[in-house]
Amino acid sequence: MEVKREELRKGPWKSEEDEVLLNHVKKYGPRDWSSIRSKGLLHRTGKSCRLRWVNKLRPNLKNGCKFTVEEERVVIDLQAQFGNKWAKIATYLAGRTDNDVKNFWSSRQKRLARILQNSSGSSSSSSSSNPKARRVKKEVSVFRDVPALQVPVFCYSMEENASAKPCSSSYSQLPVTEMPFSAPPVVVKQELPSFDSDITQAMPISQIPFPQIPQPQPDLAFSPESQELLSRLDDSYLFNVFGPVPEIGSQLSLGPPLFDPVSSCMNGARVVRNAVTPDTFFDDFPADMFDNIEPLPTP
DNA sequence: AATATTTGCAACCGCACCACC
DNA sequence: AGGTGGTGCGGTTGCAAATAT
Repeated sequence: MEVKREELRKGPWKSEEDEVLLNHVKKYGPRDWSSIRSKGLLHRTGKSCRLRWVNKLRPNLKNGCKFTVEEERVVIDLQAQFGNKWAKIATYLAGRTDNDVKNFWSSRQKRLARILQNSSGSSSSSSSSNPKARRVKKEVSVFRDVPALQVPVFCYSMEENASAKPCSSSYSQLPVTEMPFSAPPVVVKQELPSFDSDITQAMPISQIPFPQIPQPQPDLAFSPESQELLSRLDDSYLFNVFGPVPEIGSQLSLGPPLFDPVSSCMNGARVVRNAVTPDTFFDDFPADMFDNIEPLPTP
């Protein structure tokens, strides 16, 4: 029994279709996706229905909400740990899907690849001369080799009301899907002893101390250009993207408020890009500064 | 203001795994 | 044991919006 091709709908979902899908889930739960089509409710494949539910219709999704700095850091850290296990990484991020994480990471890869490409000799040919440049698969492997500095391991929560949620060490090993909260805090397994759970319980997320990036040491041998850039950079952003430089100095200081989860989550609206974010931060790096950073061993 | 380029998102595809018969 | 259908996952692509020139 083959369904005629023309009966299969593809492409963007209409609101009526969403409604049908939601009704199905209400009745039967998020399963039996194929029966939606076999019952003639929708002319979509079961896979398509499942995907739509998982990525858009599921409750508590952060749709249209840009990744916060905290989330970015979680992704960067977990990607270093797990590799491209987007579904696994997504379980640590409340309201994020594997697709979200994948898209986020992909964007970063491409941006960095472009930066590296631009600064590695071919200053004349930026991707602007090639509209399809981001489709080139070669770019994919580049970011993998970008050093993920050893992120200090500690426990944090990025839930909007983080101050009310204890972030005990017993939860720190669990992805959010396994936590006993209805709206579980996002927690990342980290291991820096100096950030114990008492700290996170006692103060809101914005006041959790972060390691200060130490002054560059002469023997790090950054290029003059890199050093100049580094000197301009706000330490907190360097940390937010890469984590602290390992082993150099142990001084801790109160960082600036990292993010405002409410105002940074502009539902449905594209975020103005000229704000200083880790995105723009990456754009400021010369490629050669990465040459001086020790990559992590692959997990 | 118009055009070109870049970006982010949504959705599709192919493959792998699992349960059931 | 092998076939089949359902589901999940990672990679890829198309497109509209945002941004740059």
